[in-house]
Parts: sequence; C-alpha cells; structure tokens
Amino acid sequence: MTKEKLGTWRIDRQLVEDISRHAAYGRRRKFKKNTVLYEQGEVSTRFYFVLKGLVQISIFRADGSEVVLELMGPQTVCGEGSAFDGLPRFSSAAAIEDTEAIEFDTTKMTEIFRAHPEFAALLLRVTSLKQRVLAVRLKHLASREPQDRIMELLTRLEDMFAIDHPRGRLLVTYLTHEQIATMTGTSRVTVTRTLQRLREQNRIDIVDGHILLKRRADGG
Amino acid sequence: MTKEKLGTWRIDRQLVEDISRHAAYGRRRKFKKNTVLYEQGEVSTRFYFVLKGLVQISIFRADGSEVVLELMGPQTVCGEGSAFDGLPRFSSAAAIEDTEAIEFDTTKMTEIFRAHPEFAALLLRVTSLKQRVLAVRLKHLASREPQDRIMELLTRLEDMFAIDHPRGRLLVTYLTHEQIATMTGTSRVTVTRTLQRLREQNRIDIVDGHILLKRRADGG
DNA sequence: GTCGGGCTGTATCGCCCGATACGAGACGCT
DNA sequence: AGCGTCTCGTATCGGGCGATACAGCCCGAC
Repeated sequence: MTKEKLGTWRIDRQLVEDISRHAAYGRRRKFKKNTVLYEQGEVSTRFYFVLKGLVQISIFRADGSEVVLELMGPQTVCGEGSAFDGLPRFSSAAAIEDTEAIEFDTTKMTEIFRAHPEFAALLLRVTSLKQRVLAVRLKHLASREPQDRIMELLTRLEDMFAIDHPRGRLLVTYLTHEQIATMTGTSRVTVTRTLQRLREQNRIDIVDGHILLKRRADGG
Repeated sequence: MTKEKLGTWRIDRQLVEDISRHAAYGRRRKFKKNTVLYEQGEVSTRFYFVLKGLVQISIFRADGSEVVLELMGPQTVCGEGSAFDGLPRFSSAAAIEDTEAIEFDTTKMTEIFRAHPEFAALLLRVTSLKQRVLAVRLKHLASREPQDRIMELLTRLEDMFAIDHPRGRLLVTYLTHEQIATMTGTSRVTVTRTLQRLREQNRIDIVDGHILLKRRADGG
C-alpha cells in the first residue's frame, strides 16, 4: 500500500463514465513498462484514455533537462492537445508501469461529433480542465519561492488524492523529493529543506512516509 | 506607430476565418476601456472572440499580486476554458482599451455542435493551442533563471508578432519592463538587468524602443 | 550477514535575485 | 519654462537557492 505508485491527475467520476461510454470510437492498446506512447516533436492525431498503469508526461528543455508535467494514472486523458491542434507534440509520454489505454484518432472526429455532439462537449471539458490546471500551475511557478511552487503541487494532490486523517488530509500519492523537484523546477536539496521548513511551520507532517497536510487555522 | 499597444497572442488566419464564420451563434458586445469582461472566481458559461481592442488576462495570487497571462488583441479567443469546464474562472479579463467582442454562450453548444460539428472541432483546436502555449510557458517558468523566462516570452512574441529586419527579427509588440516582469514572474529591475545582459551577449538589440532578436549562429 | 543502491538530511560556498532607493531622460500638461 | 508622471538605468545589501559533497538510513539482492 505504502509507496504504491499513483498518478498526479484525476477527473471526476461523471466525466470518466461519459468518456468510457464512447470507448468504442477508439481501440484498446497495451504499453509495456518503459515504452513510449508518443514523443515530443512528432506529429500525430492520436490521444489516449488511460485505463490501467501509469504514464509520465514530461517536457524536455533545450539543454536536455526534463520537466515532469504529470503522472497520469487510470482514467485520465493525455495527448489530446497535440492531437487536436495538429502541431508537433509539445510533451513526451512514457509508460512507467505496464499500461492499458484506449487510443483515439482525431481524423474521423468531425463525423463522430455530428452523431454524438455530447462527445465533443466532453472533450472540450477535458481540454478546458487541462488548461485550468496548467494555468494554476503557472500562477504558482511564476513565483520564484520554492515554498509556493511545492505547496501548489501538494494542494493539487490533496484535491485529487488525499484521504481524511485525524489531523488533516493525508496524501495517498507517494513522491520522492527528487520527483517533486522535477515537477516544481527546484533542486532536490531545496525540496528537502522546504518540506522541513513546512514541518517547522506546522503546516505539514510526515506520516509513514506520506505527506500529511495539517488542518489549518483551527486551535489544536 | 511606435508604442502602439498590441497583444501577446495570435492565431492563424484560417482559424480566424473559421471562427468568424460562426459569429452568428454569439452576440456582439462592447466594453469600454478599464471595464471587466469577467472576473476570477465567478462561474459563467460565456466566452469571447475579440474583434477590436485589447484585453488583459491575469491571475491574482492569494497575496494579491498579479500574474499577467496574456494581452489578447483582435482575433483572439478568451474565457473559453472556464466556460466549458463549468468551474469558477481561474483568471480575470479586463479591457485595457475600448474593446469589441463576440460573446458566445456554451449552454446551447451541444445543439450547435450537432448541426455544425466543425465548430466543435474548431473550438477544440483553440483550447488545444492554449494548452500548448501554457505548457511551453510552464516549461520555461520551471526554470528559475530570469533569462530563460524572458527569452521564452520574446521568442513567443517573435513567432506571433515579429517583422523581418536586416539584423534579425523586430518585435512589433511594445512592452515595458514592468509588463515583462509581471508576465515572467521576475522583478522589474531583473528584467532591465537581463535585457542588458542579453545585449552584451549580442542576442538582442533595442531599435527605436523595440526589441530586436538578432539572427543567431551566423558570422557577422 | 554483507554489500550496494536509492533516498533523505545537512553542511559549506558562491552567486544572483529581490527589495529598496535614487537619478536621468522622455513626454504631456498648464 | 516648470511640474508631474512614467520608464529605464544603476547602486547597495541581505538572503536564500543551486551545486556539491557526505553521512545515515532503509531495503532488497545474494
């Protein structure tokens, strides 16, 4: 249970059901651990609805360094951005666990939309949600303070993956400091230092290796 | 001509024509300078296709500081993110010039999509393009180096708004150092210093107040 | 057990950014 | 001309982050 690998993204149950209902427009595919779904730079009209496993979405910078955008777990959509705007992939997707996904192709989408306009609305909701998360991340990354950057990630994970705990909310997702560093654009050492500082500020705690976001602003 | 206020966003001509063709689904509205199109936090199903003027999209952080996402000039779309996912606006939009726009409402969209599936595909292209730009910005904001952050903005503006010049590409858009600072999450002083450094590195030049991106890797 | 690898916690050092302040120049207004 | 406003350039100072290095720990492999 502890340290089970989970994603950093989730969509609401209704949306998942709605997408699943349209699964027939795509085809089921399997990706072995450490294989690539798509690669930054290539042009493709395909996108994916992850059913099982874990897919790491990352952007490689000109100097070769990697920025991890998300870890997409089951019931998430990825690759739809570049599939719909027709431009080269701006990110790479690699299965870091054995993965199953439904692969959709946008080339026939206009026809599908005519018969099933609700599927179009659905996809618009998904791309809009992604736009939102990216914008919110950007808001925090605009700050140069590591604490802002890291807390943004933690609160986002709280929204998606936390369970209740007597002293607050416990993050089910397990991430190493190294992973947090690549997702927040800081160094590993700074992540350690910052988490330490947050503990001193009584805002978080570590329980069995997992991060606990303490309830705030209550006399305790 | 110099210092005319322009936006920081543009979409290709074909996309503009396609959207204009569907203008009948919305209604024309005017916004006076310094009025608000929508505000962060509110729930709304409306989005806008700007025809004339200039709209500043910004996110306000918890401490009150402002991160400017974009300046949307004519022939750009804004507000579609929150209009389609149904969640509170993650950004605010304010007309900083007298502005005319077509206001669309998403509530009747499923019906429209049935008759005009190409309109759905169009909107998906637009949201996907926004997702792309946000992701690319994120890639650079992940770096803590002001030079990366600022160069990202400049090259993006180059793609959208530069004209040819004997020594490189001249940015038509005029931005004060202060504006660049709020868009890149740095301080005004650092923008000045960084641009100075870029001039010393012979990567940019200032021509008549406008930034010139010098041609690179050519013996000069 | 023993070894090795991955992760976390610290320490030191250098550097660069942010905060702050002030002056110069451009421009508009009266 | 005189004034105010906006912008850019530059200086000082303090702090904190990145780079680097190393120690302790856990855990799995053998």
